[in-house]
Amino acid sequence: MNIHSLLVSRFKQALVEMQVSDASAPVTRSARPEFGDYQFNGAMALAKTLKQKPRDIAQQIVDHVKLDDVAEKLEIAGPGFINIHLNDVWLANQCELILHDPRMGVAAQSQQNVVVDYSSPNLAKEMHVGHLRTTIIGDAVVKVLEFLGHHVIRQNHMGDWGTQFGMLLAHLADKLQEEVAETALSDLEDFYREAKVRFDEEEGFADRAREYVVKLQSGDEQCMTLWKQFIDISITHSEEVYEKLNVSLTRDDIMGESAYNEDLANVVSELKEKGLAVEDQGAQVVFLPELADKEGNPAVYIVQKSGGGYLYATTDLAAMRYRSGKLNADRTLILTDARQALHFKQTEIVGRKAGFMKPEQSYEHCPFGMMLGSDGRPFKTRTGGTVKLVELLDEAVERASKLIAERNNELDENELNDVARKVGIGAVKYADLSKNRTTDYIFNWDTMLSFEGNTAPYLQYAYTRVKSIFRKAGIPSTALNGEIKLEQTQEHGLAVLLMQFEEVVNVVAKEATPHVLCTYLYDLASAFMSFYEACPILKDSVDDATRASRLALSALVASTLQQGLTLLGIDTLEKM
RNA sequence: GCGUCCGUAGCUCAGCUGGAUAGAGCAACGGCCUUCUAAGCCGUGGGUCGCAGGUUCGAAUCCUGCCGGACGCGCCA
Repeated sequence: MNIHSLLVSRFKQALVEMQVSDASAPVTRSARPEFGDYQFNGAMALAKTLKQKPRDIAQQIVDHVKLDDVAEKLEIAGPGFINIHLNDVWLANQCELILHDPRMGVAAQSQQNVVVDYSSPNLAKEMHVGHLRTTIIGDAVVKVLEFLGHHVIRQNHMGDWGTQFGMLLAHLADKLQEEVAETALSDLEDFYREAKVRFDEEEGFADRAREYVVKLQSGDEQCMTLWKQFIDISITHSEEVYEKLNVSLTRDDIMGESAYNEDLANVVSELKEKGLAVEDQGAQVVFLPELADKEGNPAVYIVQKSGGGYLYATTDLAAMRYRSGKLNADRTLILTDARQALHFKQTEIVGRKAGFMKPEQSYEHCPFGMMLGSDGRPFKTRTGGTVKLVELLDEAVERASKLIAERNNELDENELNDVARKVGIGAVKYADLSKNRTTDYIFNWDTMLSFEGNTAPYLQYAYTRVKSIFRKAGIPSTALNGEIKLEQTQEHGLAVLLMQFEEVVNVVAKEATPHVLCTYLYDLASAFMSFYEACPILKDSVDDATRASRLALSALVASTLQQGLTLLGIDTLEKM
């Protein structure tokens, strides 16, 4: 049940009856409890067109709108707000309806093919903290879309091609004289650094590196074997991170830059045929008058270098065409940092002009800011390097483990390790997921690894509290058939929140903003904590009907938290 | 120079398709564990929403101009 949609449609109906059907029906959640659960704010705007006092209009709307089943009372307040107090019996019934529904009452949507391009690490290097956003947000968006019934195609657009590989393969060829590839490539950062030093300083090495680039692009067999070894080992490193992160990407989702290599010449020749690409200063470029500056100089989009080489623009156009045609994507979501915003805007313009995607297919770049240090400058470790993702995750688990040990819990060692992993990884993921700033964000070990307040452990803790109640009660939550009654304000608040899960999930799917779900789950967990303090459940003084009702509410909280956390890629636990 | 994004409490961030007294967490201070897990709950203090105009019954939210920051703008990705 989507309360918001229900209210909007009821108000629209009332407006039709009043013959102002062209008016919108602005319904929002109320900011304060005394203003009810929702409010209708349309009366003031109608005052001018109807030439009546807003409070009079509000009164007419209240007279016309049919909400007897849903609302306890409607109040006109202030200049003409209509405050809607939802009916506790109706709310309770709605909760009962979804008590045993694994989907929490969320309706499946008309299925779309959605391509989500995310993670996309550069295989020349190790994954670092900067890859967290695209990987984590992308995976959450993917899970939300799938939950809503869409057909999601993950695309890991890995950086597995380009001139840098010449240098790396030349270095690898030398290293293989003495050791196996796995050993040589055990630390990609070190390997890259070594190769770079040789490239800059060693006589003749740079030339060999360039030769390797040519050989790689011409498909030279030996060179391809080296490349495949490198790529394979690097992918294994990424998979190690994905596994620790509990990210759903697999080898089958990899569609690296190299996969489009053979199509690049076609892309350019088609652009030329269509009169879009023209030669300029030896390169093939597309001029974009729609992005011209004030003097009327069009923006320039290079699709082929003067030397004949291709660029990421060419690759992205090939990818666009593949996704539109072969994958039949209704939507394409691309999660990269905000610096690439112009590039993707241009790519869309060029691709649409070239007919590389159908007009009804969407192309959505979902940008996010870069990570900065506490000094506001690009993030680095004390020694000037980047923080490897694996190290961050290991530290998170270690810190969680220490915290749990301090609490002197009766968990055995296996349980402790499991809890430490879920809490530590959850905290790191949540710290990133809960922010949606398109601006840069500050990386901080302590906030990233915090276990207090608005964090994943708080949500996990709320979940374990419910689980603990059911353990003590000695009944499984699936055995509940009790009626729900809402008497305390905490119970009412909880019920309203529980009914809002659907609208929240829909926003996340539409906007690719998992932080909206984080905020919701935090509100839900907070409301549960207040309920937990105020409304005893298992105490002897509580009568059976109240106990059954509160158990049912608690069970709904648990399943909503679990479903929500699962969508975010965060594990729940029975005890912590 | 042009363009994009941004500026909200000491810190980190919500809120932005205009709505009532701008919210959280952390930090600070004060309460609450013989009673369902204190990773918690309840409370206090803390704000010219960068500045100035404009539109509006109503602006953190929309528009314009400044100030400040990040990023991008033809052969890296």
